[in-house]
Amino acid sequence: MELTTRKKEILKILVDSYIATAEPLGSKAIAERMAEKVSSATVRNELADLSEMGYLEQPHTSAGRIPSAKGYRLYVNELMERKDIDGEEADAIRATMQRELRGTDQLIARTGQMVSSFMDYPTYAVTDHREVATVRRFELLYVDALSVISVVMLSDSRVKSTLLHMELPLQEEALQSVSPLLNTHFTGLSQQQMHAKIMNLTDQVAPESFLLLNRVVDYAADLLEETSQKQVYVGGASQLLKIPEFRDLDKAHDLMHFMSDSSAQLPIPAGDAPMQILIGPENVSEALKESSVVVASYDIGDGMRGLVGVVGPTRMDYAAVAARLSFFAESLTKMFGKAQQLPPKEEQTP
Amino acid sequence: MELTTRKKEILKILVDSYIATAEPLGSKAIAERMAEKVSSATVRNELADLSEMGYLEQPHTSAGRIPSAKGYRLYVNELMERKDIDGEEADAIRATMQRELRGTDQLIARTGQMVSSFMDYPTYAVTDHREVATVRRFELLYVDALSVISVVMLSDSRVKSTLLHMELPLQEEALQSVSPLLNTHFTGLSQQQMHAKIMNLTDQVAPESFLLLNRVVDYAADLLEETSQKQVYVGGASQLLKIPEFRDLDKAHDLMHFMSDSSAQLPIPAGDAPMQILIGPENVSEALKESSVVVASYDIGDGMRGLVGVVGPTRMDYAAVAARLSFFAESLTKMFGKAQQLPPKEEQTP
DNA sequence: TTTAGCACTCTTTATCCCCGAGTGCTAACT
DNA sequence: AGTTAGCACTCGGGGATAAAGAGTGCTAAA
Repeated sequence: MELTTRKKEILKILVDSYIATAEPLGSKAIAERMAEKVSSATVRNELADLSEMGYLEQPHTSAGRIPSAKGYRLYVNELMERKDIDGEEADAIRATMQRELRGTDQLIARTGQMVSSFMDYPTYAVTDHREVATVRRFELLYVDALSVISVVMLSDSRVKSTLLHMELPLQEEALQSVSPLLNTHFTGLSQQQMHAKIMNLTDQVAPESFLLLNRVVDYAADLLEETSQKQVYVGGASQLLKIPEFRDLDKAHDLMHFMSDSSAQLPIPAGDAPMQILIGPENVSEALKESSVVVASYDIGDGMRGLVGVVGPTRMDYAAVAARLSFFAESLTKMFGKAQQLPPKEEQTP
Repeated sequence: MELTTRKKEILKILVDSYIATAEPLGSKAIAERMAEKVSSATVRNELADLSEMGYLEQPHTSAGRIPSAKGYRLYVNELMERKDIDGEEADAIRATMQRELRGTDQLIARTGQMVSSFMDYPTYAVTDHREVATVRRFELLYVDALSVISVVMLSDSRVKSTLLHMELPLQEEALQSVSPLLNTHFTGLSQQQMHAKIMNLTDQVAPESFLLLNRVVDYAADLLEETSQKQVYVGGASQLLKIPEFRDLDKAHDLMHFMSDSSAQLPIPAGDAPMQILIGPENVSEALKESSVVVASYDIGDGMRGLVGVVGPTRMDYAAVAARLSFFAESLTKMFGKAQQLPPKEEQTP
């Protein structure tokens, strides 16, 4: 059977309405909203066709139709009017970004929180490491005989540091000997390699230096471990409860639980796509089969990208969510680019 | 009217049962569970007295009684059997702690997550800074002409660092001049003081050095700002939906929203109390008036304490929650103590 | 002071029934 | 061949009514 323009028009009207109201729409109401004047009977025939083709579903015999996942997919791909975020909101978002994203730490959490505050749906933010980080450089700073500051610069340009406490007192000079050792033997290695290597050095170093060495390497290894796990932020979960689809407590609970406890399985855009929309059963995770996800990626620099996603009912307002999300992603890329690039080149993504 | 032993016994039976089942208990059922054999009519008389004294409430005329906030308070203070966490669970918790709490970063989030996984209720974790942090020491490390690592040690012994990008190229020697400047003029200051001071130095330093100086001070000021805000972790919110009291979507939504968005107002124990229980209307925040909170504090060292709290219905199992929470708090104090204390003194809180 | 008895209250649950929205089909119309 | 009008049918929602059950409060007797 063929998908005529009129069928598409009907589908669009139906999806638009269902997105707005969460109520099935009857043939009569559809007929009234159509450009060309037709009777409800005609619409009924078309609806029957659309159902047969799998674009629509019926909750029960005597209710109106609602879109199926396949219907939403068509809507998203072809029918939906691509919205742009309105100027006022864009300004508000930019302002918040300037204000919130200044610091250095917990960028993911703060990004997520901010995105969440601009969305009517639950939101998540994660990092996606394309390559495994290694240590690029070690530095040690003397504090007192029992404490040393260890500074570690990672291959992705992040710098981490901590205060280490020693059990045995150390000469300040010991640092001078341990530091080169670290930089020659322990840069560019994976966790496992680091742990393996330190075994070999046991007898080649003075005991109190070895202790320090060990401490620093442990710290660095922990860092790599920590870094390789993706950070996740989930926010706005309470919004779920305002959505009619999740009036069912069990559904709401399952989804919330999934988002906070299995957050590692939240979708990330395939390949390098800047944005992806996953509708209902297109999701891999069982818990998301009745929900949709819109997720966008932005560039953090240094081979890392960040992801922000929105979870909602299949009925969610894809156009609006996608518009906001891509605005966020673009702004974030711009912002991180600006902050981290050395030459002050403005507007790299105009 | 007097609060006889029998009245207390009845109250205890009632609260115990109500905590377990969330169902009001009738006079007949209570009579059956009492040590001394009495008739339901007697119990009814006692119940009437307890109601009059304000320890009980009646949802409606012909339902059983349920405890009032005052009733729970009496129960918590006098009647409740102080439980101890059982050995098996203690082992499980200790094991998880060893495993989860090794890293260095995001300790609060990880602590919260861990506590949450052992509780059947929503959980929060926050830091409580008793004093405002200042910078104790600055260090600069040369990377290349346009990048410098800035290391900042704070008065609470935390060490933070970042990579700074310069707009103007720098000699490695410039670091030698800026570093002492930082350490003499900018240690021990508040944010505002730092910003004020840098104004005064504008003309006293070479321009490219001033740029660096400015960058480092900005970074440090941001750090202080960041540090002074309390970090908050909220977890296990989805558990709320499994609790009969929160079957009401609006109630659940309000509480969840409060926990994640107004988390700064979550209770912390008054003074130095190691643990506090707040029952229903005893809570300051409006959103918590129908819930109870159990919160415990632990010592992180360096003038900071951490807090972990549990939010539940007024009907929550205070004995079990309190037992677990104080076990957590004690273990955490021990753990942070052990990790940070210089001499290997074991068991400082036996 | 305790207990048995009893009327009364109020919620919960089930059942029935009606209403309306919406469909699917047929037959007529263009 | 596509469109329309007409009509019987289906199904869920909402309201009313009724019966059941749990628990109380009060009275009067032990």
